[in-house]
Amino acid sequence: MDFLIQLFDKTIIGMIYSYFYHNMHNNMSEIKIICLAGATGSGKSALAAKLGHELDGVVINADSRQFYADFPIITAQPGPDETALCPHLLYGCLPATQKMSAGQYAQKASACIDEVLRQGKIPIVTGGTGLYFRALMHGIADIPPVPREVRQKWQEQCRELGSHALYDSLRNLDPDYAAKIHPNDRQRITRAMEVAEATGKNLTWWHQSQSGKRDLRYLYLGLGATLKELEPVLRRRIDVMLDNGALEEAKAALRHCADPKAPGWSGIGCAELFRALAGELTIGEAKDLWYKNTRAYAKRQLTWFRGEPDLRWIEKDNYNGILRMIKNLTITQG
RNA sequence: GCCGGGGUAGCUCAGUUGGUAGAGCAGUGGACUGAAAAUCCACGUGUGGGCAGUUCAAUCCUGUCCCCCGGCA
Repeated sequence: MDFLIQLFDKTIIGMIYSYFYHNMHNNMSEIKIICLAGATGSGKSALAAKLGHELDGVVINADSRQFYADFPIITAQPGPDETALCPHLLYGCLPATQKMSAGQYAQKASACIDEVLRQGKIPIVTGGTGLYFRALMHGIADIPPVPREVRQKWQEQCRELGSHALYDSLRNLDPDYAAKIHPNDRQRITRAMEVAEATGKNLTWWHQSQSGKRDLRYLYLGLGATLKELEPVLRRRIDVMLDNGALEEAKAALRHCADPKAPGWSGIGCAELFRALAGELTIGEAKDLWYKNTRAYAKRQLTWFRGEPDLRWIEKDNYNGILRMIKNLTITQG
């Protein structure tokens, strides 16, 4: 009996030891890139720029909206204060008519990371788009682009027949994926249908054959902030953005692209100001809606990041602690 | 003061030939594999303005009082 207990103990100790051993070797030492996530308004941009300055790093965008060139103010892209501190990549480089995607992002960001590492600097990937972080760090299925006609066809089908009808078809084509999503989820249902038609393989097949996973040694940090803390910040930020010319920015963007359905216009703040400019809402109503949507978005982000197993929460007030942790874990020679 | 409309969930409102009520939005939690600032899911006890009356039973009918909106004075 004693023998068995001893054996059991040894096994447990062995498991614990190997867990830490692997963690130390795979995640903790030789960290080469820093990922800084957090809800909108939590102060990522300022912190990232400061860290970039301190550590000789380069900030790389991980925010789907901050790609859009027409909306630097409304999407809270890093301003002169930040860009003066260190180089910033992948900000403000997309026209409102063009779409970004998680796969495209992973490729672009990956290329940027390689370049930054080649320069012997530290990539600091910063943003609020959880899916982009995941695509970058864990890879994403290597699905070829779906032709526009195919995509449009399924969107129309969904509109005409309803999502439930398409869901029934999907259950035949891809029962496993259908089981994971809801019959009301038009976006995921149409996506599954278009991929199946365009590639001849269903999404489950693609997800299982996932490639593009890189062996990135990353430190995944989440800037902690509760919704309660964020609320006043987000409320105030809207006024600050308007003072800084958000409305003029939207007007100017309208000259480049007047289609409210264009990818660039779907951002929070952009959509509300578009409706205000169209006379559909007063500025006051637009502001209220803008705030509501921003708050709801921050809440969704918190839900996402809370569920990320390898994310470590950090406190914004503890700058020196953050710096010390990063320096301990980072080998800078690239 | 008179006439009319109204007071129902945090907000906007629906409904009940009288059998104690439900949508949207908001809120909370959650999901998330190429639109992700997107898309979607789950969660609904509220002195039905107060009081009194009719009734087996009132949020609904009657009376009365209070409050809001519009019109007339």
